[in-house]
Amino acid sequence: MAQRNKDQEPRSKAVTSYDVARRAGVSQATVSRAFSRNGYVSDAARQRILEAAKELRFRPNAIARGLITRRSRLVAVVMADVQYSFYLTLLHELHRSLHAEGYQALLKSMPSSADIDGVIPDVLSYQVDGVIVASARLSSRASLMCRDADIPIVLVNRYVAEDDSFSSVGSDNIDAGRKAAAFLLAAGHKHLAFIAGLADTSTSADRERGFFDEVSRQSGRQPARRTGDFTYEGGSAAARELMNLTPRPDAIFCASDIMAIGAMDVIRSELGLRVPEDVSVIGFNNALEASWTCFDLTTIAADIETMSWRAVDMLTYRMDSRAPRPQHEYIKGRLIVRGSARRPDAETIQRLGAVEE
Amino acid sequence: MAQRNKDQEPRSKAVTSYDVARRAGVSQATVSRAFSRNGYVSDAARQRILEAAKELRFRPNAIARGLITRRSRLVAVVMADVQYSFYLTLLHELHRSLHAEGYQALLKSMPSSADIDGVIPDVLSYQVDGVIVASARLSSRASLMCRDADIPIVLVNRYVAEDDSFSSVGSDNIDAGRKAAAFLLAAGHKHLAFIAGLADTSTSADRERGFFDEVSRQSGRQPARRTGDFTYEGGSAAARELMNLTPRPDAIFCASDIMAIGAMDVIRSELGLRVPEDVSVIGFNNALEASWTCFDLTTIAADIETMSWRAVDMLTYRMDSRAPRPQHEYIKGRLIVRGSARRPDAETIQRLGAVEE
DNA sequence: TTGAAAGCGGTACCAA
DNA sequence: TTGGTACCGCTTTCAA
Repeated sequence: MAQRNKDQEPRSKAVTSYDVARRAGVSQATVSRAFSRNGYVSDAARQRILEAAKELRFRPNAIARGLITRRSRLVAVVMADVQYSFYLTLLHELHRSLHAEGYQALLKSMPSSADIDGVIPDVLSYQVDGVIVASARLSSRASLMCRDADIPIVLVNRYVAEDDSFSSVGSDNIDAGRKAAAFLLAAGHKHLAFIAGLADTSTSADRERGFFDEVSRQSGRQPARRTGDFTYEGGSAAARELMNLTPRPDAIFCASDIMAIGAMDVIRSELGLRVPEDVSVIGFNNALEASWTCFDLTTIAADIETMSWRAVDMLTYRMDSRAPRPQHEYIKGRLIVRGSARRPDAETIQRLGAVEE
Repeated sequence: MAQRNKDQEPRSKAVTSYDVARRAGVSQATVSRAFSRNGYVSDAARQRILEAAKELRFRPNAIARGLITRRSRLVAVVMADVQYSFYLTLLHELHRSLHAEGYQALLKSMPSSADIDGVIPDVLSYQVDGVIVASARLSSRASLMCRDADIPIVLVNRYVAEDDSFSSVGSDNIDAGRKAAAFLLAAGHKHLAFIAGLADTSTSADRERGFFDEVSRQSGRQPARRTGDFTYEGGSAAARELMNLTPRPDAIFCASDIMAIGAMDVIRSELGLRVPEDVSVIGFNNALEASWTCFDLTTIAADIETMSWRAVDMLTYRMDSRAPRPQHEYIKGRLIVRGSARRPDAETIQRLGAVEE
């Protein structure tokens, strides 16, 4: 016999619908009908087929099905390889929602958001039915490739301001910024500051906008501002700079919990100040770490579960009907009151729909 | 025309190898040869084919290829839906290693480790070439199903003591436990304690074994011990109990960073003790959070990158040759010296191969 | 080196 | 309600 390329050695033959058909005494087509929901099958036949299938441990081959239906029921989930727990939660929730709709998640991570072009070829050759982009900017090249292939895209926790052609779902960041401002102002703070994430992300920009709008509306002033790149180190560095200003800020709203934690660590350990007595700190996301005693971080909880199912819902909708108009949804977050920010009166807390923990 | 079931509306026709063949003036078979590495194609033909493919934006359909080759080049990555950043890093690294070998990662997460049976059907019907199980125990039912289907499994960061039939790769937990013990004893601690993870995980059991062995070898005593379930809350509760003992432990080794952090938070905030002056704390994993100023946690770094590529390597090896004998690899971790544990003399630090940060 | 043709394991149309 | 049959897009003999 010809020697085999070990790289190509085929797997042992699997049970197919033909085997089931033979055993159940029906045609292969009938077996197919019994497993795909469409087409009529008599109860008697279905019974025998199911039984035979169970005996043979038959499972329809999703790959073969995908080939003929042109629907792989695979959805790519694209994510830059950030390490923060928030994104793991997002990943799990997206998986849950996809699974509930009968889709599989093909994970694509990449060194940085800039490398999204590199993952698209894989995504295309595996004939995914849709793409969910989380924590990455979409390059125009990448989006063009998907459009060519007629693959819908939904952005989660992110949207592209310049290009309106993708659906997106994220937190209501403007509302969140306003809430943070209202909370801090009601607690009597005078010198507010903001630590932004990456400059060109809508998530950060909108949190900033809501925050600044509300502050200037209520107090007529502008908060101080630094950029923290959504990282712990960035948050630390930004806080270091902000706390050197005169007047020194007495409250900081951070565009993410991780930056807030970085800021707190600098404020307390490096500058020897107290939180919230000297400075109040508010974060965003309600990441796992925010509830740890060491931080006890007041924050605005992103509703990851809702975001995930809305994203999947929008995606399946577009996959099914190819609705041409992109939608945008903004899920309101809830202010979680913990100990890192001075508390305003109970009435304000209630008005903001905040919950104490 | 018959009305269409909107659920089944097919995607617009994609570019196939036939289109490329026509344009390049060759047969479809030749196009196939040009894209799969096997078979001869003249340079001239290859040139024209590649050109035509580029013009038409042709990408081979991996689904169709998988159908005929019986190799989907899909690998399922199975994970319980824990939220700790460590597992996100692991996920990214596994993806990286898989991608480097030309495999796609099919993400399967589940509510808890116990639900692994539920994900196997998906995994089977998508004809994955292999399964990597991270952060989950493998049920015997699940493993049987995979064996029936002849799908190799590799466990990462976990192994099954009772059943030797799976390959696994993890940290060298015994070595890690010994290092932690040696470090703490050399620093002059007398009353050591251990916070275990889940009772039936090898990861925790081995860390415990190494730790206990070394402690009793050097001091003739047994450390105190509590279980923390690998969670922040579990670590907190365990520390609360341990610190009530007489004599009160003056050093705690925790089977994970997250439990160590939970323990530290209780020790400092609740009991008003100082770390490391009153109690030294050592964790395991070198999770992202361990380096934060607030914790500055001395820990043993799991080498996630090496674990990932070894896991993928073992998996591809078994997929290619179906080597029957399962292998087990234990990757040594490195002790990262930070501020949460009293430091022994420089010589000990060097002898343990520890690095200061 | 190339092309024709037979599948891979299903789905879906059509006629019975 | 069922069976026959033509694909889905690719890989892989086999002959030329």
